[in-house]
Amino acid sequence: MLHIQIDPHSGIPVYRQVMDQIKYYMASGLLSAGDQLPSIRELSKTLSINPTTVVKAYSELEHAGAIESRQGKGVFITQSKSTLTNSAREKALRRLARQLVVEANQMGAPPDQVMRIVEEELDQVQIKERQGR
Amino acid sequence: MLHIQIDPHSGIPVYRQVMDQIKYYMASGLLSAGDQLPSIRELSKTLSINPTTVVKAYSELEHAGAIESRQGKGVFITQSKSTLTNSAREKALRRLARQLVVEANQMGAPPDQVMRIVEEELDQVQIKERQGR
Amino acid sequence: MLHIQIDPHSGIPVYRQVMDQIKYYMASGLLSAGDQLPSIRELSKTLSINPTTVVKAYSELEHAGAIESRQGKGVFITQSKSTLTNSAREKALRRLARQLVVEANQMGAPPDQVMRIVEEELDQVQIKERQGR
Amino acid sequence: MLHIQIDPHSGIPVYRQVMDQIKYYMASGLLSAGDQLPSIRELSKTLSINPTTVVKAYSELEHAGAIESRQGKGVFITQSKSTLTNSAREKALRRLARQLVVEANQMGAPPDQVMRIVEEELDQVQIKERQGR
DNA sequence: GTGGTCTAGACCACT
DNA sequence: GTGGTCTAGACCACG
Repeated sequence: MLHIQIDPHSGIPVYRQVMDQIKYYMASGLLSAGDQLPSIRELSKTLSINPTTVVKAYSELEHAGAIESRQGKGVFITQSKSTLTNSAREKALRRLARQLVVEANQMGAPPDQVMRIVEEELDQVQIKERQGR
Repeated sequence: MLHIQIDPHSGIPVYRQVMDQIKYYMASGLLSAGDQLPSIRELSKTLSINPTTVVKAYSELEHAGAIESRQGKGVFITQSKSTLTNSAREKALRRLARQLVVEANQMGAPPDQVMRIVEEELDQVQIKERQGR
Repeated sequence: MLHIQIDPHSGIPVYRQVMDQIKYYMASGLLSAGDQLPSIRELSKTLSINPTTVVKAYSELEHAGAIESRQGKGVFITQSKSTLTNSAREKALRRLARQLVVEANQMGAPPDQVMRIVEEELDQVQIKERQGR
Repeated sequence: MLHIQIDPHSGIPVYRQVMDQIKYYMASGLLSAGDQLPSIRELSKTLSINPTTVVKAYSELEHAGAIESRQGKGVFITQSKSTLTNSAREKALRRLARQLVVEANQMGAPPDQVMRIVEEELDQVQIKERQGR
Protein backbone atom coordinates (compact mmCIF):
# COMPACT_ATOMS: atom_id res chain seq x y z
CA MET A 1 0.00 0.00 0.00
CA LEU A 2 1.56 3.20 -1.25
CA HIS A 3 1.28 6.33 0.84
CA ILE A 4 1.16 9.29 -1.48
CA GLN A 5 0.25 12.73 -0.27
CA ILE A 6 -1.10 15.44 -2.52
CA ASP A 7 -1.04 19.12 -1.67
CA PRO A 8 -3.35 20.81 -4.16
CA HIS A 9 -2.18 24.26 -3.03
CA SER A 10 1.54 23.69 -3.47
CA GLY A 11 1.58 25.04 -7.00
CA ILE A 12 3.28 21.83 -8.15
CA PRO A 13 1.06 20.00 -10.64
CA VAL A 14 -0.72 17.07 -9.04
CA TYR A 15 0.52 14.57 -11.62
CA ARG A 16 4.05 15.79 -10.84
CA GLN A 17 3.58 15.18 -7.13
CA VAL A 18 2.44 11.65 -7.86
CA MET A 19 5.41 11.01 -10.15
CA ASP A 20 7.94 12.44 -7.73
CA GLN A 21 6.72 10.37 -4.82
CA ILE A 22 6.70 7.16 -6.82
CA LYS A 23 10.22 7.90 -8.04
CA TYR A 24 11.27 8.52 -4.47
CA TYR A 25 9.82 5.20 -3.36
CA MET A 26 11.72 3.52 -6.16
CA ALA A 27 14.98 5.22 -5.20
CA SER A 28 14.55 4.29 -1.57
CA GLY A 29 13.84 0.67 -2.40
CA LEU A 30 10.24 0.50 -1.23
CA LEU A 31 9.28 -0.24 -4.79
CA SER A 32 11.41 -2.49 -6.92
CA ALA A 33 11.37 -4.08 -10.35
CA GLY A 34 8.30 -6.19 -10.99
CA ASP A 35 6.16 -4.65 -8.27
CA GLN A 36 2.66 -3.73 -9.29
CA LEU A 37 1.42 -0.19 -8.76
CA PRO A 38 -2.14 0.59 -7.67
CA SER A 39 -4.55 0.66 -10.60
CA ILE A 40 -5.46 3.99 -12.11
CA ARG A 41 -8.99 3.86 -10.77
CA GLU A 42 -7.87 2.77 -7.33
CA LEU A 43 -5.18 5.44 -6.95
CA SER A 44 -7.46 8.16 -8.27
CA LYS A 45 -10.06 7.20 -5.69
CA THR A 46 -7.51 7.03 -2.87
CA LEU A 47 -6.09 10.45 -3.69
CA SER A 48 -9.47 11.95 -4.62
CA ILE A 49 -8.17 13.10 -7.96
CA ASN A 50 -9.33 12.52 -11.50
CA PRO A 51 -8.33 9.21 -13.14
CA THR A 52 -6.88 11.06 -16.12
CA THR A 53 -4.49 12.84 -13.79
CA VAL A 54 -3.18 9.49 -12.63
CA VAL A 55 -3.03 8.39 -16.27
CA LYS A 56 -0.80 11.37 -16.98
CA ALA A 57 1.50 10.63 -14.04
CA TYR A 58 1.79 6.97 -15.05
CA SER A 59 2.37 7.66 -18.71
CA GLU A 60 5.09 10.20 -17.93
CA LEU A 61 6.77 7.62 -15.73
CA GLU A 62 6.45 5.13 -18.56
CA HIS A 63 8.14 7.58 -20.92
CA ALA A 64 10.95 7.92 -18.43
CA GLY A 65 11.31 4.14 -18.50
CA ALA A 66 10.49 3.78 -14.83
CA ILE A 67 7.30 1.78 -15.18
CA GLU A 68 5.50 -0.30 -17.75
CA SER A 69 1.77 -0.64 -18.25
CA ARG A 70 0.24 -3.81 -19.62
CA GLN A 71 -3.21 -3.67 -21.10
CA GLY A 72 -5.73 -5.41 -18.92
CA LYS A 73 -3.14 -6.40 -16.35
CA GLY A 74 -1.94 -3.30 -14.58
CA VAL A 75 1.11 -1.11 -14.15
CA PHE A 76 4.47 -2.47 -13.06
CA ILE A 77 7.91 -1.19 -12.04
CA THR A 78 10.53 -1.96 -14.68
CA GLN A 79 14.17 -2.75 -14.25
CA SER A 80 15.11 0.40 -16.08
CA LYS A 81 18.19 0.25 -18.22
CA SER A 82 18.53 3.86 -19.20
CA THR A 83 17.97 4.67 -22.84
CA LEU A 84 19.51 8.12 -22.48
CA THR A 85 22.88 8.99 -23.86
CA ASN A 86 25.55 9.88 -21.32
CA SER A 87 25.59 13.49 -22.39
CA ALA A 88 21.82 13.83 -22.04
CA ARG A 89 22.02 12.30 -18.60
CA GLU A 90 24.83 14.60 -17.50
CA LYS A 91 22.95 17.59 -18.85
CA ALA A 92 19.77 16.75 -16.95
CA LEU A 93 21.65 16.24 -13.69
CA ARG A 94 23.67 19.39 -14.18
CA ARG A 95 20.49 21.41 -14.53
CA LEU A 96 19.18 20.09 -11.21
CA ALA A 97 22.55 20.58 -9.52
CA ARG A 98 22.74 24.15 -10.76
CA GLN A 99 19.28 24.86 -9.41
CA LEU A 100 20.37 23.58 -6.03
CA VAL A 101 23.63 25.49 -6.01
CA VAL A 102 22.12 28.78 -7.14
CA GLU A 103 19.37 28.51 -4.56
CA ALA A 104 21.92 27.76 -1.87
CA ASN A 105 24.08 30.67 -2.90
CA GLN A 106 21.09 32.94 -2.92
CA MET A 107 20.27 31.94 0.62
CA GLY A 108 23.84 32.41 1.66
CA ALA A 109 24.36 28.74 2.46
CA PRO A 110 28.05 27.75 2.43
CA PRO A 111 29.30 25.13 -0.09
CA ASP A 112 30.03 22.71 2.76
CA GLN A 113 26.41 22.66 3.80
CA VAL A 114 25.32 21.89 0.22
CA MET A 115 27.78 19.03 -0.06
CA ARG A 116 26.73 17.67 3.32
CA ILE A 117 23.05 17.68 2.39
CA VAL A 118 23.66 15.99 -0.96
CA GLU A 119 25.76 13.32 0.72
CA GLU A 120 23.09 12.70 3.30
CA GLU A 121 20.42 12.33 0.65
CA LEU A 122 22.63 9.99 -1.37
CA ASP A 123 23.23 7.90 1.74
CA GLN A 124 19.57 7.67 2.50
CA VAL A 125 18.91 6.23 -0.92
CA GLN A 126 21.80 3.83 -0.63
CA ILE A 127 20.84 2.62 2.83
CA LYS A 128 17.23 2.02 2.01
CA GLU A 129 18.25 0.25 -1.15
CA ARG A 130 20.27 -2.20 0.92
CA GLN A 131 17.41 -2.72 3.33
CA GLY A 132 15.02 -3.51 0.53
CA ARG A 133 17.11 -6.39 -0.74
CA MET B 1 25.32 46.94 -15.10
CA LEU B 2 23.36 43.78 -14.38
CA HIS B 3 24.31 40.63 -16.27
CA ILE B 4 21.16 38.60 -16.54
CA GLN B 5 21.01 35.58 -18.79
CA ILE B 6 17.78 34.12 -20.05
CA ASP B 7 17.54 30.55 -21.26
CA PRO B 8 14.23 30.10 -23.07
CA HIS B 9 14.80 26.33 -23.22
CA SER B 10 15.25 25.82 -19.50
CA GLY B 11 11.58 25.21 -18.84
CA ILE B 12 11.69 27.83 -16.10
CA PRO B 13 9.38 30.79 -16.83
CA VAL B 14 11.27 33.82 -18.08
CA TYR B 15 9.88 36.15 -15.41
CA ARG B 16 11.07 33.60 -12.83
CA GLN B 17 14.57 33.62 -14.28
CA VAL B 18 14.68 37.39 -14.06
CA MET B 19 13.49 37.36 -10.44
CA ASP B 20 15.87 34.59 -9.45
CA GLN B 21 18.89 36.33 -10.88
CA ILE B 22 18.06 39.64 -9.27
CA LYS B 23 17.61 37.86 -5.95
CA TYR B 24 20.88 36.09 -6.62
CA TYR B 25 22.72 39.40 -7.11
CA MET B 26 21.16 40.67 -3.91
CA ALA B 27 22.33 37.61 -2.02
CA SER B 28 25.85 37.85 -3.40
CA GLY B 29 26.12 41.52 -2.49
CA LEU B 30 26.38 42.93 -6.00
CA LEU B 31 23.11 44.72 -5.38
CA SER B 32 22.31 46.29 -2.04
CA ALA B 33 19.60 48.44 -0.49
CA GLY B 34 19.13 51.71 -2.33
CA ASP B 35 20.62 50.57 -5.62
CA GLN B 36 18.58 51.36 -8.70
CA LEU B 37 17.45 48.65 -11.09
CA PRO B 38 17.25 49.15 -14.86
CA SER B 39 13.94 50.46 -16.13
CA ILE B 40 11.37 48.05 -17.47
CA ARG B 41 11.82 49.32 -21.00
CA GLU B 42 15.60 49.14 -20.80
CA LEU B 43 15.78 45.66 -19.30
CA SER B 44 13.25 44.23 -21.73
CA LYS B 45 15.31 45.58 -24.62
CA THR B 46 18.60 44.29 -23.20
CA LEU B 47 17.19 40.79 -22.66
CA SER B 48 15.05 40.77 -25.83
CA ILE B 49 12.00 39.78 -23.87
CA ASN B 50 8.51 41.17 -23.63
CA PRO B 51 8.17 44.28 -21.38
CA THR B 52 5.16 42.72 -19.66
CA THR B 53 7.40 39.86 -18.58
CA VAL B 54 9.71 42.34 -16.83
CA VAL B 55 6.68 44.02 -15.32
CA LYS B 56 5.64 40.71 -13.88
CA ALA B 57 9.09 39.98 -12.46
CA TYR B 58 9.35 43.44 -10.87
CA SER B 59 5.87 43.38 -9.41
CA GLU B 60 6.43 39.96 -7.87
CA LEU B 61 9.65 41.22 -6.33
CA GLU B 62 7.85 44.28 -5.05
CA HIS B 63 5.13 42.11 -3.61
CA ALA B 64 7.82 40.12 -1.80
CA GLY B 65 9.22 43.36 -0.39
CA ALA B 66 12.57 43.01 -2.12
CA ILE B 67 12.27 46.10 -4.30
CA GLU B 68 10.26 49.28 -4.40
CA SER B 69 9.18 51.35 -7.36
CA ARG B 70 9.03 55.11 -6.90
CA GLN B 71 6.75 56.84 -9.36
CA GLY B 72 8.73 58.61 -12.03
CA LYS B 73 12.07 57.87 -10.42
CA GLY B 74 12.68 54.19 -11.03
CA VAL B 75 12.90 50.90 -9.20
CA PHE B 76 15.11 50.46 -6.15
CA ILE B 77 16.38 47.67 -3.92
CA THR B 78 14.86 47.81 -0.45
CA GLN B 79 16.51 44.87 1.30
CA SER B 80 19.74 43.12 0.68
CA LYS B 81 19.50 39.64 2.06
CA SER B 82 17.33 36.66 2.57
CA THR B 83 15.34 36.47 5.77
CA LEU B 84 14.99 32.70 5.93
CA THR B 85 15.66 30.84 9.15
CA ASN B 86 18.31 28.17 9.19
CA SER B 87 15.81 25.35 9.34
CA ALA B 88 13.73 26.74 6.49
CA ARG B 89 16.90 27.08 4.46
CA GLU B 90 17.94 23.52 5.18
CA LYS B 91 14.50 22.26 4.29
CA ALA B 92 14.42 24.04 0.95
CA LEU B 93 17.87 22.80 0.04
CA ARG B 94 17.05 19.29 1.08
CA ARG B 95 14.03 19.29 -1.22
CA LEU B 96 16.21 20.22 -4.18
CA ALA B 97 18.95 17.80 -3.19
CA ARG B 98 16.46 14.97 -2.92
CA GLN B 99 15.11 15.76 -6.36
CA LEU B 100 18.62 15.60 -7.76
CA VAL B 101 19.45 12.35 -6.02
CA VAL B 102 16.19 10.66 -6.94
CA GLU B 103 16.60 11.67 -10.56
CA ALA B 104 20.17 10.41 -10.62
CA ASN B 105 19.04 7.12 -9.18
CA GLN B 106 16.35 6.95 -11.84
CA MET B 107 18.91 7.37 -14.59
CA GLY B 108 21.29 4.93 -13.06
CA ALA B 109 23.94 7.57 -12.42
CA PRO B 110 26.45 6.57 -9.72
CA PRO B 111 26.78 8.66 -6.51
CA ASP B 112 30.28 9.76 -7.54
CA GLN B 113 28.94 11.43 -10.65
CA VAL B 114 26.36 13.31 -8.61
CA MET B 115 28.98 14.55 -6.15
CA ARG B 116 31.31 15.52 -8.98
CA ILE B 117 28.64 17.54 -10.74
CA VAL B 118 27.58 19.35 -7.57
CA GLU B 119 31.19 20.21 -6.78
CA GLU B 120 31.74 21.54 -10.28
CA GLU B 121 28.63 23.69 -10.09
CA LEU B 122 29.63 25.02 -6.68
CA ASP B 123 33.05 25.96 -8.03
CA GLN B 124 31.56 27.73 -10.99
CA VAL B 125 29.35 29.92 -8.82
CA GLN B 126 32.33 30.80 -6.63
CA ILE B 127 34.31 31.87 -9.66
CA LYS B 128 31.56 34.08 -10.99
CA GLU B 129 31.15 35.70 -7.61
CA ARG B 130 34.84 36.52 -7.38
CA GLN B 131 34.83 37.98 -10.87
CA GLY B 132 31.82 40.10 -10.03
CA ARG B 133 33.45 41.80 -7.10
CA MET C 1 -0.77 25.65 -43.72
CA LEU C 2 -0.56 22.01 -42.76
CA HIS C 3 -2.86 19.51 -44.45
CA ILE C 4 -3.60 16.79 -41.99
CA GLN C 5 -6.29 14.23 -42.61
CA ILE C 6 -7.99 12.28 -39.88
CA ASP C 7 -9.87 9.07 -40.41
CA PRO C 8 -11.84 8.42 -37.22
CA HIS C 9 -12.76 4.93 -38.41
CA SER C 10 -9.26 3.70 -39.14
CA GLY C 11 -8.79 2.21 -35.71
CA ILE C 12 -5.56 4.20 -35.36
CA PRO C 13 -5.84 6.66 -32.47
CA VAL C 14 -6.46 10.20 -33.66
CA TYR C 15 -3.50 11.63 -31.77
CA ARG C 16 -1.34 9.00 -33.48
CA GLN C 17 -2.56 10.03 -36.90
CA VAL C 18 -1.69 13.63 -36.13
CA MET C 19 1.78 12.67 -34.89
CA ASP C 20 2.51 10.42 -37.85
CA GLN C 21 1.59 13.03 -40.39
CA ILE C 22 3.62 15.74 -38.71
CA LYS C 23 6.59 13.38 -38.55
CA TYR C 24 6.13 12.62 -42.21
CA TYR C 25 6.10 16.31 -43.09
CA MET C 26 9.30 16.72 -41.13
CA ALA C 27 10.95 13.80 -42.87
CA SER C 28 9.94 15.08 -46.27
CA GLY C 29 11.25 18.55 -45.53
CA LEU C 30 7.95 20.43 -45.60
CA LEU C 31 8.55 21.26 -41.97
CA SER C 32 12.01 22.10 -40.75
CA ALA C 33 13.73 23.30 -37.59
CA GLY C 34 12.30 26.52 -36.24
CA ASP C 35 8.99 26.33 -38.06
CA GLN C 36 5.94 27.03 -35.97
CA LEU C 37 3.13 24.51 -35.84
CA PRO C 38 -0.52 25.53 -35.75
CA SER C 39 -1.69 26.35 -32.24
CA ILE C 40 -3.53 23.70 -30.28
CA ARG C 41 -6.83 25.55 -30.52
CA GLU C 42 -6.43 26.25 -34.21
CA LEU C 43 -5.51 22.70 -35.17
CA SER C 44 -8.27 21.22 -33.05
CA LYS C 45 -10.78 23.45 -34.79
CA THR C 46 -9.42 22.65 -38.25
CA LEU C 47 -9.54 18.91 -37.63
CA SER C 48 -12.77 19.04 -35.63
CA ILE C 49 -11.20 17.19 -32.75
CA ASN C 50 -10.86 17.98 -29.10
CA PRO C 51 -8.02 20.32 -28.05
CA THR C 52 -6.76 17.79 -25.52
CA THR C 53 -6.27 15.29 -28.32
CA VAL C 54 -3.98 17.78 -30.06
CA VAL C 55 -2.26 18.39 -26.73
CA LYS C 56 -1.56 14.68 -26.51
CA ALA C 57 -0.16 14.50 -30.04
CA TYR C 58 2.05 17.52 -29.43
CA SER C 59 3.32 16.38 -26.08
CA GLU C 60 4.20 12.94 -27.45
CA LEU C 61 6.13 14.62 -30.22
CA GLU C 62 7.86 16.75 -27.62
CA HIS C 63 8.84 13.61 -25.70
CA ALA C 64 10.29 12.25 -28.89
CA GLY C 65 12.36 15.41 -29.21
CA ALA C 66 10.73 16.38 -32.49
CA ILE C 67 9.08 19.58 -31.35
CA GLU C 68 9.29 22.05 -28.50
CA SER C 69 6.48 24.03 -26.96
CA ARG C 70 7.08 27.43 -25.44
CA GLN C 71 4.57 28.81 -22.97
CA GLY C 72 2.60 31.66 -24.42
CA LYS C 73 4.45 31.51 -27.72
CA GLY C 74 3.50 28.38 -29.53
CA VAL C 75 4.91 25.06 -30.68
CA PHE C 76 8.03 24.79 -32.84
CA ILE C 77 10.00 22.19 -34.73
CA THR C 78 13.34 21.47 -33.06
CA GLN C 79 16.64 20.54 -34.59
CA SER C 80 16.55 17.22 -32.84
CA LYS C 81 19.83 15.78 -31.74
CA SER C 82 18.76 12.35 -30.64
CA THR C 83 19.03 11.61 -26.95
CA LEU C 84 18.61 7.89 -27.49
CA THR C 85 21.45 5.45 -27.13
CA ASN C 86 22.52 3.63 -30.28
CA SER C 87 21.21 0.33 -29.01
CA ALA C 88 17.78 1.79 -28.19
CA ARG C 89 17.63 3.32 -31.66
CA GLU C 90 18.61 0.08 -33.36
CA LYS C 91 16.07 -1.82 -31.30
CA ALA C 92 13.23 0.53 -32.22
CA LEU C 93 14.07 0.37 -35.92
CA ARG C 94 14.47 -3.38 -35.83
CA ARG C 95 10.97 -3.76 -34.42
CA LEU C 96 9.50 -1.74 -37.27
CA ALA C 97 11.60 -3.58 -39.83
CA ARG C 98 10.48 -6.92 -38.47
CA GLN C 99 6.86 -5.87 -38.66
CA LEU C 100 7.37 -4.97 -42.31
CA VAL C 101 9.23 -8.17 -43.16
CA VAL C 102 6.79 -10.47 -41.39
CA GLU C 103 3.84 -8.79 -43.05
CA ALA C 104 5.54 -9.08 -46.43
CA ASN C 105 6.31 -12.73 -45.89
CA GLN C 106 2.77 -13.39 -44.79
CA MET C 107 1.49 -11.85 -48.00
CA GLY C 108 3.98 -13.81 -50.04
CA ALA C 109 5.85 -10.72 -51.20
CA PRO C 110 9.40 -11.54 -52.34
CA PRO C 111 12.37 -9.98 -50.51
CA ASP C 112 13.27 -7.94 -53.61
CA GLN C 113 9.94 -6.16 -53.51
CA VAL C 114 10.44 -5.28 -49.87
CA MET C 115 13.90 -3.88 -50.53
CA ARG C 116 12.63 -1.93 -53.51
CA ILE C 117 9.82 -0.34 -51.54
CA VAL C 118 12.09 0.63 -48.66
CA GLU C 119 14.60 2.16 -51.07
CA GLU C 120 11.86 4.12 -52.78
CA GLU C 121 10.58 5.48 -49.50
CA LEU C 122 14.10 6.39 -48.41
CA ASP C 123 14.65 8.19 -51.69
CA GLN C 124 11.46 10.15 -51.32
CA VAL C 125 12.58 11.47 -47.98
CA GLN C 126 16.06 12.24 -49.26
CA ILE C 127 14.86 14.07 -52.35
CA LYS C 128 12.39 16.26 -50.55
CA GLU C 129 14.99 17.01 -47.94
CA ARG C 130 17.27 18.39 -50.64
CA GLN C 131 14.45 20.44 -52.12
CA GLY C 132 13.73 21.99 -48.75
CA ARG C 133 17.24 23.30 -48.36
CA MET D 1 3.50 -28.76 -33.40
CA LEU D 2 3.12 -25.01 -33.72
CA HIS D 3 5.92 -22.81 -32.43
CA ILE D 4 4.30 -19.57 -31.37
CA GLN D 5 6.24 -17.01 -29.39
CA ILE D 6 4.60 -14.34 -27.33
CA ASP D 7 6.39 -11.16 -26.35
CA PRO D 8 4.36 -9.40 -23.66
CA HIS D 9 6.61 -6.32 -23.97
CA SER D 10 6.12 -5.79 -27.69
CA GLY D 11 3.13 -3.50 -27.25
CA ILE D 12 1.20 -5.66 -29.71
CA PRO D 13 -1.87 -7.27 -28.11
CA VAL D 14 -1.32 -10.91 -27.28
CA TYR D 15 -4.34 -12.12 -29.25
CA ARG D 16 -2.92 -10.21 -32.25
CA GLN D 17 0.43 -11.94 -31.90
CA VAL D 18 -1.28 -15.31 -31.89
CA MET D 19 -3.34 -14.44 -34.98
CA ASP D 20 -0.35 -13.02 -36.82
CA GLN D 21 1.79 -16.05 -36.24
CA ILE D 22 -0.90 -18.48 -37.32
CA LYS D 23 -1.44 -16.45 -40.47
CA TYR D 24 2.30 -16.44 -40.93
CA TYR D 25 2.45 -20.23 -40.79
CA MET D 26 -0.38 -20.39 -43.28
CA ALA D 27 1.46 -18.08 -45.65
CA SER D 28 4.69 -20.00 -45.37
CA GLY D 29 2.95 -23.31 -46.06
CA LEU D 30 3.55 -24.95 -42.69
CA LEU D 31 -0.19 -24.97 -42.20
CA SER D 32 -2.58 -25.75 -45.02
CA ALA D 33 -6.30 -26.29 -45.54
CA GLY D 34 -7.67 -29.12 -43.40
CA ASP D 35 -4.90 -29.05 -40.79
CA GLN D 36 -6.06 -29.05 -37.21
CA LEU D 37 -5.06 -26.33 -34.78
CA PRO D 38 -4.34 -26.97 -31.08
CA SER D 39 -7.35 -26.71 -28.82
CA ILE D 40 -7.98 -23.51 -26.93
CA ARG D 41 -7.14 -25.11 -23.62
CA GLU D 42 -3.97 -26.70 -24.95
CA LEU D 43 -2.66 -23.57 -26.67
CA SER D 44 -3.37 -21.34 -23.71
CA LYS D 45 -1.42 -23.71 -21.47
CA THR D 46 1.50 -23.95 -23.89
CA LEU D 47 1.78 -20.19 -24.22
CA SER D 48 0.93 -19.45 -20.59
CA ILE D 49 -1.75 -17.00 -21.59
CA ASN D 50 -5.38 -16.59 -20.69
CA PRO D 51 -7.75 -19.01 -22.51
CA THR D 52 -10.07 -16.11 -23.36
CA THR D 53 -7.18 -14.54 -25.25
CA VAL D 54 -6.90 -17.65 -27.44
CA VAL D 55 -10.68 -17.64 -27.87
CA LYS D 56 -10.44 -14.09 -29.16
CA ALA D 57 -7.63 -14.93 -31.59
CA TYR D 58 -9.46 -17.97 -32.93
CA SER D 59 -12.80 -16.22 -33.31
CA GLU D 60 -11.20 -13.30 -35.16
CA LEU D 61 -9.53 -15.78 -37.51
CA GLU D 62 -12.83 -17.57 -37.97
CA HIS D 63 -14.54 -14.29 -38.70
CA ALA D 64 -11.90 -13.61 -41.36
CA GLY D 65 -12.64 -17.00 -42.91
CA ALA D 66 -9.18 -18.37 -42.26
CA ILE D 67 -10.20 -21.13 -39.89
CA GLU D 68 -13.32 -23.04 -38.98
CA SER D 69 -14.32 -24.60 -35.68
CA ARG D 70 -16.31 -27.80 -35.82
CA GLN D 71 -18.31 -28.47 -32.68
CA GLY D 72 -16.71 -31.16 -30.57
CA LYS D 73 -14.06 -31.94 -33.17
CA GLY D 74 -11.64 -29.02 -33.03
CA VAL D 75 -10.47 -26.08 -35.06
CA PHE D 76 -9.29 -26.44 -38.65
CA ILE D 77 -7.61 -24.39 -41.35
CA THR D 78 -9.94 -23.55 -44.23
CA GLN D 79 -7.75 -21.54 -46.55
CA SER D 80 -4.04 -21.48 -47.05
CA LYS D 81 -3.05 -18.21 -48.53
CA SER D 82 -3.66 -14.53 -48.61
CA THR D 83 -6.20 -13.22 -51.08
CA LEU D 84 -4.83 -9.70 -51.41
CA THR D 85 -4.38 -8.11 -54.81
CA ASN D 86 -0.95 -6.94 -55.83
CA SER D 87 -1.82 -3.30 -55.43
CA ALA D 88 -3.33 -3.80 -52.00
CA ARG D 89 -0.22 -5.70 -50.98
CA GLU D 90 2.06 -2.97 -52.26
CA LYS D 91 0.00 -0.35 -50.47
CA ALA D 92 0.09 -2.16 -47.14
CA LEU D 93 3.84 -2.70 -47.39
CA ARG D 94 4.45 0.88 -48.40
CA ARG D 95 2.60 2.08 -45.32
CA LEU D 96 4.86 0.03 -43.08
CA ALA D 97 7.98 1.00 -45.01
CA ARG D 98 7.10 4.66 -44.73
CA GLN D 99 6.62 4.33 -41.00
CA LEU D 100 10.05 2.76 -40.72
CA VAL D 101 11.73 5.39 -42.87
CA VAL D 102 10.04 8.32 -41.14
CA GLU D 103 10.99 6.96 -37.74
CA ALA D 104 14.58 6.43 -38.85
CA ASN D 105 14.71 9.99 -40.10
CA GLN D 106 13.32 11.16 -36.79
CA MET D 107 16.08 9.42 -34.90
CA GLY D 108 18.76 10.60 -37.26
CA ALA D 109 19.58 7.09 -38.44
CA PRO D 110 21.34 7.02 -41.84
CA PRO D 111 19.71 5.26 -44.82
CA ASP D 112 22.44 2.62 -44.81
CA GLN D 113 21.48 1.52 -41.34
CA VAL D 114 17.85 1.19 -42.38
CA MET D 115 18.75 -0.92 -45.40
CA ARG D 116 21.10 -3.06 -43.33
CA ILE D 117 18.44 -3.74 -40.70
CA VAL D 118 15.80 -4.64 -43.29
CA GLU D 119 18.22 -6.99 -45.04
CA GLU D 120 19.08 -8.67 -41.78
CA GLU D 121 15.44 -9.15 -40.87
CA LEU D 122 14.66 -10.54 -44.32
CA ASP D 123 17.51 -13.02 -43.97
CA GLN D 124 16.31 -14.13 -40.59
CA VAL D 125 12.82 -14.90 -41.84
CA GLN D 126 14.26 -16.87 -44.73
CA ILE D 127 16.32 -18.94 -42.34
CA LYS D 128 13.37 -19.75 -40.11
CA GLU D 129 11.33 -20.76 -43.11
CA ARG D 130 13.97 -23.15 -44.34
CA GLN D 131 14.33 -24.69 -40.91
CA GLY D 132 10.58 -25.18 -40.67
CA ARG D 133 10.32 -27.19 -43.87
C1' DG E 1 -11.26 -6.30 -13.68
C1' DT E 2 -7.34 -3.63 -16.27
C1' DG E 3 -5.36 0.44 -19.25
C1' DG E 4 -6.16 3.60 -23.67
C1' DT E 5 -8.58 7.15 -25.95
C1' DC E 6 -11.63 10.94 -26.60
C1' DT E 7 -14.90 14.66 -25.54
C1' DA E 8 -16.48 19.07 -23.35
C1' DG E 9 -15.35 22.53 -20.75
C1' DA E 10 -12.95 24.99 -17.11
C1' DC E 11 -9.16 27.71 -14.98
C1' DC E 12 -4.37 29.07 -14.66
C1' DA E 13 0.38 30.63 -16.23
C1' DC E 14 3.09 32.90 -19.59
C1' DT E 15 4.31 36.33 -23.30
C1' DG F 1 -3.22 35.37 -27.81
C1' DT F 2 -0.34 31.04 -26.37
C1' DG F 3 0.37 26.32 -23.81
C1' DG F 4 -0.43 23.54 -19.14
C1' DT F 5 -3.41 21.30 -15.98
C1' DC F 6 -7.50 19.31 -14.18
C1' DT F 7 -12.25 17.59 -13.93
C1' DA F 8 -16.28 14.60 -15.22
C1' DG F 9 -17.71 11.20 -17.75
C1' DA F 10 -17.92 8.18 -21.76
C1' DC F 11 -16.61 4.17 -24.73
C1' DC F 12 -13.35 0.81 -26.36
C1' DA F 13 -9.61 -2.84 -26.14
C1' DC F 14 -7.42 -6.38 -23.50
C1' DG F 15 -6.86 -10.53 -20.37
